[in-house]
Amino acid sequence: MSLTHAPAGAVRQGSLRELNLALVLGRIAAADRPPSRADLATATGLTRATVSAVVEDLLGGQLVRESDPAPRSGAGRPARGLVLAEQGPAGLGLEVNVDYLAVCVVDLAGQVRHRTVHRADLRPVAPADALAHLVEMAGAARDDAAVQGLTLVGAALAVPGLVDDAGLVRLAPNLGWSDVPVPALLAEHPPLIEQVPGVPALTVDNEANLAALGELHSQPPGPTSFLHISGEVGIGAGIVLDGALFRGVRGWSGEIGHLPVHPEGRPCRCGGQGCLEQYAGQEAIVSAAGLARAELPADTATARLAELAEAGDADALRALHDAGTALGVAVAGVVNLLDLDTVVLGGGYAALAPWLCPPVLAEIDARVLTAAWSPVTVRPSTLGAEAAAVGAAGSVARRIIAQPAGWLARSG
Amino acid sequence: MSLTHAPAGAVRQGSLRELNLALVLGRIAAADRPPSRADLATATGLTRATVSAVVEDLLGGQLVRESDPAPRSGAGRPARGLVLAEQGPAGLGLEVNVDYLAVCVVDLAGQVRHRTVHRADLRPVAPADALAHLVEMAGAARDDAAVQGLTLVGAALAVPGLVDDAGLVRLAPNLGWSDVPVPALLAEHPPLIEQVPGVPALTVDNEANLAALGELHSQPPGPTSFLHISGEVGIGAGIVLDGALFRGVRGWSGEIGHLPVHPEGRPCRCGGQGCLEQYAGQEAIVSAAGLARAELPADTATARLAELAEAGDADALRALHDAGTALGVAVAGVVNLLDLDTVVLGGGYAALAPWLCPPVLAEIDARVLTAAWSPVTVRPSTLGAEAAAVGAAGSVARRIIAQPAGWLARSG
DNA sequence: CGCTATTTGTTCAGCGATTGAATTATTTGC
DNA sequence: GCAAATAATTCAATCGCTGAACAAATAGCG
Repeated sequence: MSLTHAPAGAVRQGSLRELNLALVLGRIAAADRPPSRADLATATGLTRATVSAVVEDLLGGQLVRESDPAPRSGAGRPARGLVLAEQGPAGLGLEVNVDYLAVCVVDLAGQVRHRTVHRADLRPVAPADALAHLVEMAGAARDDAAVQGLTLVGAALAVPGLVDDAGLVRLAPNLGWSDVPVPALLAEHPPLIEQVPGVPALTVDNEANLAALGELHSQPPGPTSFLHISGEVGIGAGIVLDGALFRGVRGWSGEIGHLPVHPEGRPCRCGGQGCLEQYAGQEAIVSAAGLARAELPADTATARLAELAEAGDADALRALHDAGTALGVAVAGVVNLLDLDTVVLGGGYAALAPWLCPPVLAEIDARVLTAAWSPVTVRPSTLGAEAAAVGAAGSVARRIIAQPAGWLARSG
Repeated sequence: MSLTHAPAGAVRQGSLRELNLALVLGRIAAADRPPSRADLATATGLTRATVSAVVEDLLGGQLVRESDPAPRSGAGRPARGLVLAEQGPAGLGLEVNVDYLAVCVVDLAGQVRHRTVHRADLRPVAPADALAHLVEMAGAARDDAAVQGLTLVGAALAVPGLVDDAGLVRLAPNLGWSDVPVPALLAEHPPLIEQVPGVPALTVDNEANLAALGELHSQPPGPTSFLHISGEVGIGAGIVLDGALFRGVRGWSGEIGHLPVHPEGRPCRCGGQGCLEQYAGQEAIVSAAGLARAELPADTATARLAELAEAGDADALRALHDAGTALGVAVAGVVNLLDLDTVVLGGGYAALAPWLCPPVLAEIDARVLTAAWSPVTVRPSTLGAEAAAVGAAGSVARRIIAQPAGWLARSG
């Protein structure tokens, strides 16, 4: 479940090449314009000879393609630019959520090359049936990917709940799942992906974590440390530190929804009192705004709320302000604790950001000790709906970039 | 200010040896009994030939010493054990606090080989004078270390305040410091340490961070991820994740004292309201217990409080229970957010742990969603007073272990 | 049009570090 | 006293990076 790429173990002769493959490929991926071999040599500190050898491996492995270079003025032999290949390995992203199933394919460059969403209320559906439907969608995605010259090398599944290291979904309260052995259930279906050393065939993770990863890898590149908050029925946070998702000791980090904001306040289903979720969760906002929550799909309620706020409805505005203040109290605590300078509002919050950001910022300014020296940015997510599925697929693609040796070592 | 040791840049031929030196030395440091070369080979995955070569380098560089091996039953040539050298490089730890100056020397094995404490009220003393006194103490420490065969290779200074990347103390409220350029002030004195590539001559850091590092490297080895809370006049936290201190984007993480626990409660000097510090800071506890806080030295007040609680004083017990509850609310939030399974109470809290732990645990159990699946441990720090100074010196010693190549590349 | 300066990319001998097998060293058990 | 077992070292082979020389391709200039 972790995406580490530091050489923890023995460093053998071949590790050297593995590390430099990753180094060069990472540079190509991070560059905003196609770099030449010479650019890469100066950027990485390797010699041009080494870079040439490494690039040859990458070209042979369909990870990189030559392109028109960045135009340059002056004399000299023209460079050949290098970009990530549009054909080659790709990641499969899966998402089970309360009111939809989503599948997508993301290539090395982070482009979404395929996307399918099936809207339905998943709460009454048995986990095995939901996953079976997802596999069916994934099969079509695999075929579409193959037509585009893409090979699926791994899958990641986003779930709105707590997942352990083995991929067991311990608890997904809003989905009604509990102790669902996802890997075992998916193993019943024929495999869709090509096994690649170093890339797990399937990882299962919290949707908030994967949405945060999607934000991290979105274009254009943003900060490498931030807090991503997914405001749905529950409130989850993905913590990205130095370009890596922080998962906690058991992978259950990010339960920001149960940060106490009014310790003697409303009781929460978690057993505590005054949790953030009770004041800034979707249900809390909707009911505070006086909206009947008969309408099931969460995005409908959110859209309605945004409409009302746009129209200047006093109840809606007050509800959003109160929720933003509660959110701000929690976020201020997190920022004090972790010293982050960027907070991204995702999920249902993205559409409500215009009304949530001001009170959140006000609380941060009032409560964060270091805000005086350097400001904290609060902004909506750039990814749209199904951000977790895109992030899931992207996490697989990023793993290839972080560890290209495994892909290169496969059959071809 | 960071202690990263992943090969971020180019991996050249020599990096290979550097990495394996660190790998082998790290294993020797982590082992609980002196490992043989053969043990190291199986543990690291390197061949015995390589391990022998690496160990020869380490022996030649005074980083490692041969010793009696762990006893083994059965036939075969007896192994020769390897332990960290008692003579060789060592770290210098410095601490300026409200009511004392401390200096210590820690060797590679984490042993405190020298320790001096000077008790005095530092608040009326000018920063330059305080540092001058510290340098004087450090000079004596250096001489004592030299007699013991130790060479100081770096220094770390612990300060109760916010420090930026350049070592500028932005704000140390309880000390009355503000924008103190520590490196510049120390540069006026003759250098005490031997420059070693890769080891900064001086780092300045928050005392809570360094105390947490001290806890991390204390013997016997504890968990590699935990929250260390230093309860002094202010409340600081050091966050250790996977054996590394998390410093935040600007190095100002850990301001747990300003987590809101009663958002509409008492105003705090930070400008916010209801911060933890107002309910669980040393002054808050002492005054809630009805103790006149005329007595200056913080440890005296803490000791008196512990005495009273021991004797069953109702006011003291109530004050401690209330403080523990407030602390528990904040800690529960942190645990929910970061999914940590260990919380260490340090600084002034260590002595009060018997009364603080129960209410803290109660709040955690009530508020942490995942506590049902795996319990959270709350315990006092194993380090005594001046933990930050010991942690500071230890952080230098650990850096040698993480990057032995620099030391080996020096003159000798 | 041809020459030079300039930059890119490749080729190749040299070298450092790891490997794996063979060898030496040292003890226990029979 | 000898065989078995384990530890550690030696040494040729190999892998991958380096540095320098070389080939390729273009702009500028007379």
